[in-house]
Amino acid sequence: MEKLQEELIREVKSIFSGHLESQAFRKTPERFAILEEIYKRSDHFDAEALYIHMKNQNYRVSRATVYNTLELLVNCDLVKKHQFGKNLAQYEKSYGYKQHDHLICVDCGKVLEFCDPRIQSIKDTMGDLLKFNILHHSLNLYGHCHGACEKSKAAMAVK
Amino acid sequence: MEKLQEELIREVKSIFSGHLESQAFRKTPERFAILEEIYKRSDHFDAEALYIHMKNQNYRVSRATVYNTLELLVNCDLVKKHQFGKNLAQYEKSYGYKQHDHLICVDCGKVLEFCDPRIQSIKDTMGDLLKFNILHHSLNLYGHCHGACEKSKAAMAVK
DNA sequence: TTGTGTGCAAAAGCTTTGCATGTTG
DNA sequence: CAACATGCAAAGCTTTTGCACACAA
Repeated sequence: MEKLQEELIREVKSIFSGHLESQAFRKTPERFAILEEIYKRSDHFDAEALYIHMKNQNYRVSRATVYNTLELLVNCDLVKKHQFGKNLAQYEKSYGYKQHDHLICVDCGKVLEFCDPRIQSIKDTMGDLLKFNILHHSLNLYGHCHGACEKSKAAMAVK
Repeated sequence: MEKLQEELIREVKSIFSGHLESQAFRKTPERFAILEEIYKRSDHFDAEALYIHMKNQNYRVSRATVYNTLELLVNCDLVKKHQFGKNLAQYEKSYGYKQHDHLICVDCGKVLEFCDPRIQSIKDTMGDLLKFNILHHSLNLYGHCHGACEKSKAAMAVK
């Protein structure tokens, strides 16, 4: 597990490095540190949480750099950005993970992931039909997690 | 057309009225005025645009009331709230329209609507599989509108 | 050395809240 | 008349920007 994570981190750093080079962007230690922390972290996080996390690790970074780097990482597909219905962007690492969508509990905010091939067919059909060159999509399902959290228990009971 | 719109507005006001009553919320003129303006307007708008629109019609309303009323209308399914990738909630009237999803041009922000029955199957399958009681969903496809706008023309040319 | 990237703090943009006043039930 | 809704302005929160300094190329 340790080994695999280290290798993954080396791999994404090399991809990021190539991307920065190709765009003539500079390879700063902050950018690589942020990438590394993201790939050490668990699935979903927001910009502020990442900033606090970096601070706690005693990195000297600013919010500006966190936001700037997140945008670079989104652009080279190493990180995905989501909006789960609130006015707060959520991010997740995306390299090495297969495409997936999200199921969000409206009661406790828990996020589950799922894959369904039918979404690809929808994209193909609609891109074709409406003459769009589709780049990406976002599919979120919202509901109660079947009594797994307190609020959902209450909601299901009312039903 | 005129007739139909008037009838629609009467209908949604009656639904809203019933909803307010059932929750013991007050029937204020502001709430109905906001509902009416929304149903007279075109498809997608944000809270600020609606506020400005109300002001221009010489209504005396505040942003607080606009936001408050929008939330009430979302709760009784007369209005839908969307986040098209930016940190700005977009709203649209939803009564009498069949369920649809959105295709957004990443270049010009244009929004098209589409329907696809496969999304319902995905919801059914996943709700079942992951033990979620699914209430609603949001599916957005992002891409270039095939050269219909200036920026998309450029993007397609590069390709 | 040169100009891009950074940290810091202030500003901006959307949304919510507090308070005094007005109005519904 | 009592409680809730409103208007207004201020505060809150996430994200962006301006500026002087640092550092990658």
